[in-house]
Amino acid sequence: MTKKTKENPKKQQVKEYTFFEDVFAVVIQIPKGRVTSYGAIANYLGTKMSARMVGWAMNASHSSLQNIPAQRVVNRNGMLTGKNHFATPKRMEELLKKDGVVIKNDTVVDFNNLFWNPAIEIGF
DNA sequence: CGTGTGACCGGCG
DNA sequence: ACGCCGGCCACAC
Repeated sequence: MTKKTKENPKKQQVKEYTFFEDVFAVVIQIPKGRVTSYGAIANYLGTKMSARMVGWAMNASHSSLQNIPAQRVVNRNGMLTGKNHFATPKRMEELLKKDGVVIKNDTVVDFNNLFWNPAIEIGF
C-alpha cells in the first residue's frame, strides 16, 4: 500500500488520492473470520477523526476492479450499518456468515474478540 | 461557489 | 443508559 495520505496540508495536486487504495488495501488484508471498524482503519491511515471517509471510500468499493470484502468492515458497535449499501441487505450478513462470523440482529457476535486492528496486525 | 450529506466517532448533558 | 451535537473530508447538487 502507499502510505502517503497523512501529509496533505494544502490539498496540493496530489489528485491521485491514495485514500481509496489505502482503505482497500487494508480491507483486503482483513483475515477471513475477522472484522474491523471504520474508525480502526481511519486510525491506521492517520485520520482517525475522519472515519466517515472510510465509509465513503467503501461506498466506492463497488467501483474497484478488485473484490473488496466490505462486509468485514462494521462500525464501532459491530453493527452492520452498511448492509443497505450492498446488492441486498442480506448479502453482507450472508458473506460474513460464510466467513464463519456469527451475526445476530445485524450485529457481529463476539465482535470484541473477532476485532482485527490493522494498526497492530499490519504494523505489528 | 455555498450548502447539505454520509456504510462514523467521541464527548457531554 | 440514552440521545444530541460537533467535527472531519470529499462529493453531489
